[in-house]
Amino acid sequence: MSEISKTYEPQAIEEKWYADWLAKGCFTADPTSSKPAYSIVIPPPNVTGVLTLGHVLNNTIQDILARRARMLGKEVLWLPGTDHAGIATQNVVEKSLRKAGEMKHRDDLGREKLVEKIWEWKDEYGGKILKQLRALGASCDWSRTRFTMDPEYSACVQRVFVDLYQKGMIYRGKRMVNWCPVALTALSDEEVIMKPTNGVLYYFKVEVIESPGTFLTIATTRPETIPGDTAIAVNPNDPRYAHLIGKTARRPLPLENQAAIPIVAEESIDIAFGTGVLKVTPAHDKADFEIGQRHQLETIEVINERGAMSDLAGNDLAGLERFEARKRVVELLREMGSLEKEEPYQNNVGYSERADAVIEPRLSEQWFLKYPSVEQSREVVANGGMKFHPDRWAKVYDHWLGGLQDWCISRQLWWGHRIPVWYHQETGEVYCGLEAPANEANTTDRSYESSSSPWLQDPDVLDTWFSSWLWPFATMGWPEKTPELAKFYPTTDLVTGPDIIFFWVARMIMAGYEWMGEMPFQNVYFTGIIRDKQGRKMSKSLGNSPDPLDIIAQFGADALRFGVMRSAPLGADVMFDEKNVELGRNFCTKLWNAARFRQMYEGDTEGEINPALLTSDDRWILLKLDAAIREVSTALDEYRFSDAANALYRFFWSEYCDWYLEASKAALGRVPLPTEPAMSPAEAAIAYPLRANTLAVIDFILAHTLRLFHPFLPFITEELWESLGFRNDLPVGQGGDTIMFAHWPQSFDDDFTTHYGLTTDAEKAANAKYDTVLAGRNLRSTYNIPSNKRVRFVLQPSAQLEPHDAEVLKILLNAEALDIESSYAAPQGTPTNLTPLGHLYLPLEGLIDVAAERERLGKEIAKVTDELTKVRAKLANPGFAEKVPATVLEEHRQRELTWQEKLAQLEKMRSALG
RNA sequence: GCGCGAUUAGCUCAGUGGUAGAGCGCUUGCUUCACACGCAAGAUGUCGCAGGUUCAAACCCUGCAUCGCGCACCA
Repeated sequence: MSEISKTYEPQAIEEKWYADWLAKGCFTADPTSSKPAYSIVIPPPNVTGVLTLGHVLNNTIQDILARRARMLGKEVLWLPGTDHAGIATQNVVEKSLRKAGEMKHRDDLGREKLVEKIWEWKDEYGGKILKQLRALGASCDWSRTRFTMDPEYSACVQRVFVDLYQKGMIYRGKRMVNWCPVALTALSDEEVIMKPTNGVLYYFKVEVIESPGTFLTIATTRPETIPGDTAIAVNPNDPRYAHLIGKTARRPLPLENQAAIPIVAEESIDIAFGTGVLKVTPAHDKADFEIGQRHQLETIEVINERGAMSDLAGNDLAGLERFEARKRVVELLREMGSLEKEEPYQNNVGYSERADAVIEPRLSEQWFLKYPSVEQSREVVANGGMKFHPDRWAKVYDHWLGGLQDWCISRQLWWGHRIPVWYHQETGEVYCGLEAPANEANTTDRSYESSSSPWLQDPDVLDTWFSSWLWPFATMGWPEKTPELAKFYPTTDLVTGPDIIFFWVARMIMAGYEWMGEMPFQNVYFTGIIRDKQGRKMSKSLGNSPDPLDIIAQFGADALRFGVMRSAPLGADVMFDEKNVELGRNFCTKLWNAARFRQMYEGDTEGEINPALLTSDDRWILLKLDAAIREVSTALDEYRFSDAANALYRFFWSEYCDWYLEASKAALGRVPLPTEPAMSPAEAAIAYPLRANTLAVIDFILAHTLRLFHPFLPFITEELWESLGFRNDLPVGQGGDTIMFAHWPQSFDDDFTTHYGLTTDAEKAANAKYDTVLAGRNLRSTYNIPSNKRVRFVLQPSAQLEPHDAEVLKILLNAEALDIESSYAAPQGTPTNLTPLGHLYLPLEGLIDVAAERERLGKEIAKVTDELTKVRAKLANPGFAEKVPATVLEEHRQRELTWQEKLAQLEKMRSALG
């Protein structure tokens, strides 16, 4: 035991204990342990990332799960790491290099040099976020930190690629892909964000060559692609145009090659949209590309990779940026008299996730993957073999898996896993393998084109997610059969945001089945999004995302954790308000002071609880503790973290501090002031016979409460655990003297309940007492008795009252005296309240305010009358008595009686006022 | 267009058929020997709207409205 300082100062405590836990190896997982396994892999943050409130939410949840699992006797692995995050990282480093004047464009450095620079950057600044997580208290096994470009991890990625290639699931082809003209790379469908965008629908006409004078009007949002049109499509069921199918029309722009383009039939054309006539640009639209395939249309690429018009667009447009070209085309159409009208139009336009540039559908040579193990992956979630929390995400997942398109996995970037494919410069042979072809010069991950070899490696890298999807097992030493995989795979829980359900979660499930033959995790918990208190998303540009480290510095990590968890219901968005953190801080202070209160009586007891000396207050709080243990355990089992936090908050603050500790002062007696002579333990035992037993109850409650709180508040609970001397009181795990391995509290068994007489009668007795206190306090405030003024109360008891209970009432009422007088004759007009223990009077000398008392009683009577009317109306309802269950009927009848009695009493009291 | 979620006190949210709740905020009183980051008392609601089921609806059903989020090749 050590003395608890007067004020709670989180910073020093937090640093001290985190270092202590690390020194003792508390976070290190032992794959050879005989304990049951609990494992969780962190969703690897971008290596460039810094801690945000989103991470705080996500990682606090993981830490709570991990810490509770340790207390439940599990061998816990929480595996941390970072993701190389291809585009994001390359962008960040390129930007900093440009800022530093080291290059203007990446071509200035060249591939090898730039990648080297990125590695340098990574080694120096990367993974900052992992250090920040320590400030939060995250109990990750740092000895197993992984990075998705570790050599072993990279080898896994290569292996998987080769495997899929050999299985025929990976192919290369020239397809329509989502092209980002800023990042200059292809993207997967998931990396495209559709945003409603205000545009214009342009109507222009073309003449049918075979029927001069007949015009077709076409509506389009993208007139700049007209030079790339190779057909016009109409619905064959459209009577307006069916007769024109097979004829030809001429593009309305001056082009060198102004060939006539055919009018083709397409069932997919919406007759009702626009004019029902579609211009077909197979090179620059996904749907048009498919139409082009069906009709063997030519593809003319009129927009280049940077989003500018190519030479094929004709002299008027070549070289213009695409949106400039759009304006120019509209001008040209207008000049030619082809433009019929323009109308404002809102449509969905795809933007690239990273660069926020308008995506250009573009034909290009890319690598594609047919997703593996799809059916199994779909099945396991559909039949509940893997659980999603909240489960509504299961539908979203299922829907996505039902409509899969092949995954474009190649990226035209330099930072990432190089595609393990080589092309022979002379023979055109394609080689895919783990090792470079025999006569290729030494190739390692960090060296690139070899000028002397006839083999050239594919220049592209793989989509970041093509490495992330292996995270649950590639981090544990796959493909070796490691002890880690044997012990900790499949992992127990995954905690992540629903925004990456397709990017990451679904793909990990597939990879798990494909290479491990098993699901990668048993449960997935989807967090919500952190928003500001106005409900807006946190964003840099809005400046509404506070730095969690600032918050920790101000309030402490425990306060932040508790504040966030208390307001994060299962899967719902979290409105972040610093008020919540303040509440967390206030709660920590409360906990701190409750422990200090215990220490005032230091040295008074080391004993067991003696059932013979228990008061109704003791029994009441033990019952409340039992209820809290059940509630918290169940809530955590069901991933209802905010419910668990709220239950604990309510128990400790309202039930333990506000009621029990206050009541316990009757049993504890007062501690001599520093100026008074100190009492010896023997003297104290005689003066306050219940003190030792009450302290034993307090210790019991605190020892349980600290453990229940530990997953939420790891630092303060560890500090108080030590200060209060609980460290050796309970069995500890192999982690040494720490609350981290103290066993998780169990709800009481029947023997315990019987031994200590924890009955509902005991609870009722305490409740009757507390209701009496409420009635007395109500009288005090009605008559404006300041709370520091000690007054005399008189109780006309309706039953025998224990002297100790009378003492408790006196203390809780801050009364000078509580006289128990069965035959008390109250002077007329004495304020009184009906309580479960009898009539409670507040005798006031010369202060009787009859009007005030009459008003109070009048209000009370109105309320009771209202309730009585309601319950009578129900009972009078025909059919109520017949149809309602017996217990409900009885309850209503009882209620009617109670209200009736109460009303009679109140009316008597009012008439007694005179 | 389809799907999902939300709608309860000024704010954030609990409450899945039987007497409407919490925290914050607000009002009032209080530095009473754990805590003013505190204690005590108090006020505050046509439970989004309209129907239906039921003895009984915040809760179940139907429709509508508003907000949010996904998905979708409407040019």
